[in-house]
Amino acid sequence: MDKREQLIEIATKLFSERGYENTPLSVVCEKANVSKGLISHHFKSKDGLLREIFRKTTQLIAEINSVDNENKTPNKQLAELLESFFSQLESDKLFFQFNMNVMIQPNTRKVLDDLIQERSSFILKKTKEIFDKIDMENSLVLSHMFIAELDGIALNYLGIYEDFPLQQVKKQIIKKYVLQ
Amino acid sequence: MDKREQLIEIATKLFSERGYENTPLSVVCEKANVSKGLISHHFKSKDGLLREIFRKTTQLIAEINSVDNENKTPNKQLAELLESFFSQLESDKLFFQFNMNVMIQPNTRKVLDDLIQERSSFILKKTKEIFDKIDMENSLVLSHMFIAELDGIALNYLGIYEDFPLQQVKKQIIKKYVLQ
Amino acid sequence: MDKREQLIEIATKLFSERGYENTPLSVVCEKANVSKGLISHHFKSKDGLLREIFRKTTQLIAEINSVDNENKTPNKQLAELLESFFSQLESDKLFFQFNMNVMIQPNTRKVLDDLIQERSSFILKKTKEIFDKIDMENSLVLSHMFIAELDGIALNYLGIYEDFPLQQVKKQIIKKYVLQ
Amino acid sequence: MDKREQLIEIATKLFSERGYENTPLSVVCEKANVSKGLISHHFKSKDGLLREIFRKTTQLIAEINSVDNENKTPNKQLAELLESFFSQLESDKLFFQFNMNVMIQPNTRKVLDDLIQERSSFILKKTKEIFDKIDMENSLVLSHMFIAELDGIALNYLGIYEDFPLQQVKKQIIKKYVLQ
DNA sequence: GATGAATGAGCGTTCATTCAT
DNA sequence: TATGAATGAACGCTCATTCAT
Repeated sequence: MDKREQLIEIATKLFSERGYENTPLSVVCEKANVSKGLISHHFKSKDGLLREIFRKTTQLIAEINSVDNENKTPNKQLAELLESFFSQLESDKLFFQFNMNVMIQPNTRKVLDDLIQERSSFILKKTKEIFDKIDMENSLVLSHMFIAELDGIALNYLGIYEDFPLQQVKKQIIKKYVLQ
Repeated sequence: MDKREQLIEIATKLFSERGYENTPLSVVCEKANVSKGLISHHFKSKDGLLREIFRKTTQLIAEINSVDNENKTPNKQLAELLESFFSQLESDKLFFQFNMNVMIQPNTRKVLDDLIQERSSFILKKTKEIFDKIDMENSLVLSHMFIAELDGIALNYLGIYEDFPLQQVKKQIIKKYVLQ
Repeated sequence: MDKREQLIEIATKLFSERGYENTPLSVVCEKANVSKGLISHHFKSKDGLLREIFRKTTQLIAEINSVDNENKTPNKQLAELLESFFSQLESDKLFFQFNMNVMIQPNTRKVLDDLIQERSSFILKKTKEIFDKIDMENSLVLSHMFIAELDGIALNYLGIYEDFPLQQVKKQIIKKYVLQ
Repeated sequence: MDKREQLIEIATKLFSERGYENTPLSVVCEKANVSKGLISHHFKSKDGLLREIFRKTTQLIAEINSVDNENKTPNKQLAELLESFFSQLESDKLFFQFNMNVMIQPNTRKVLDDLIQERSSFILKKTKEIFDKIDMENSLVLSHMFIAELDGIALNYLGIYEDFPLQQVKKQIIKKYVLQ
């Protein structure tokens, strides 16, 4: 397997599990069976590796959203989006947490600034496309509120309340946005 | 002035501005005009100082919530709560960010675990007391959703979208929860 | 109880258990229920405390040896001395180890130099008084060998061989020196 | 020259001269013309460096003892052993002292525990092989006493009596064990 | 005699990065 | 591509000691 890909894969896993700042490159290299110099070689620096991982994730998000939504009703689209969000939230807890982390932590935030702008703009745009069909006038604010609500749920579920009632919240959210 | 208090004050400010992990104790001590050893003396360690700050903040939150709410309608209570939330979100951006940070970052999260439990339980309980009056049956889920929504707004406003339409979102939230 | 005495007692115990260099004064003060400043007050410094402890021990050794030996045969004296040595070696392991420690460790050795000279001269003199009666000509060398042999046994028993056959060695030593 | 070897060499010298605990790594690195990080790189920690030094010394002892003793009489073997012991005791005073030190000091003792076991077992085994030929029945106790006696002589010569009559003691010991 | 807040030098360790091979 | 020895700045922490009360 390509050592570069191997490095990204292992690093993503480790950064998710232990946090970016708490994962020395020495550990990444050890687990990936790769020498220290190779990271400099491929990614220039630790921050470069982080940027590559973040970029790849954004690409993945974009690909998922590239499915043809033209012929679907906005309700159908929201339903699918929520379904995918909640299932990922449960299956990829650590990866979710990692992404939230690097966007908040001042250090990484600075490093990723342009990429965060890019990703969040994309998400906002895609969300707004749906809400445009529902309420053209307020679609921007509605989109922001929609995104914020999901982020807040992720935040509370992942980081704060151990007994967060995810299933019931999911039901309520679907009722609110899909079955309204 | 009491050097212990001075230390807490300066540290809170610096941790908020630069993040906990990015603020060496040497800087804190320098700005507080205090020797390095004094932190060990009063707080045992850097983590000890963090815990003290977090604890104090929880106390502050508790004090604010200790006002008598018995005779107010739930709508009135929610209105006041939202007003206070949004005004603080604007005035204490950095402090908000700091609190969100330490709860997500794996390192600090571990250090503060019990204190986070304590604070979030308190917030949930107080919120639920309001929603109990509105919808006894679903009050727990509603409270969780309410808290998550506000957290999500803070997260997006503080960390993600530079042009987050805070005022319009505030208007919508008040409409939803107070003027329904 | 006199706080000064209390301090000496606790410090002796702790230094024996953990070693002088590994025992911070903060721990001594805590266990002795005494403030930090008091050590400076009574003993000037940590080294001063150590010297006081060492001095007291030497005094104790002197007192034990002050019994009247005039009318005893050298064999009787050696028998008593060996009996007392081996029984103390078993009962006061840690205290033995502590004394050996501070005499070897370069740091403490320097601090205690004069006191060590004093004590070891005394021991040599007392031992030589016995051997003078046995072999006047070689008494100095014999005394040195006798002391060295006992020290070596202590060293190996206390610090090196977990299964040092102390009882059998004791038997051999008594056979050699007393029943010859 | 290999920096790793250079580091071990300088560290051994400095630890012997000043004691392990009194020798900061900063000094070792400075004298060895090497950066601080290199110790982490090669030995993981200061304790790791100590272990490496101790291990190397044990190896050296083993090599010295690997000469063929099959055809020698036990008396001849003891003679050689004593000769080598006393000459080393005089020439490598500091190194002897260092080894004794780290075995007694509680801190280093803990760090080296397994290595001390290993070395002392080896020494005991080799000594016992000699005494087996002299007095099969008591060889274990005799070996322990022999080792203890030499250790005690080293201890008193190196650390306690400035005017220890080493030459005369040596003569007596040889008389006792070789010319008996 | 007794306290404990305050000091500050010094230590071992971590870790991203560089560079010769 | 790939290695890993080597660097060096930075950090949190320890702890004997001082001094005002």
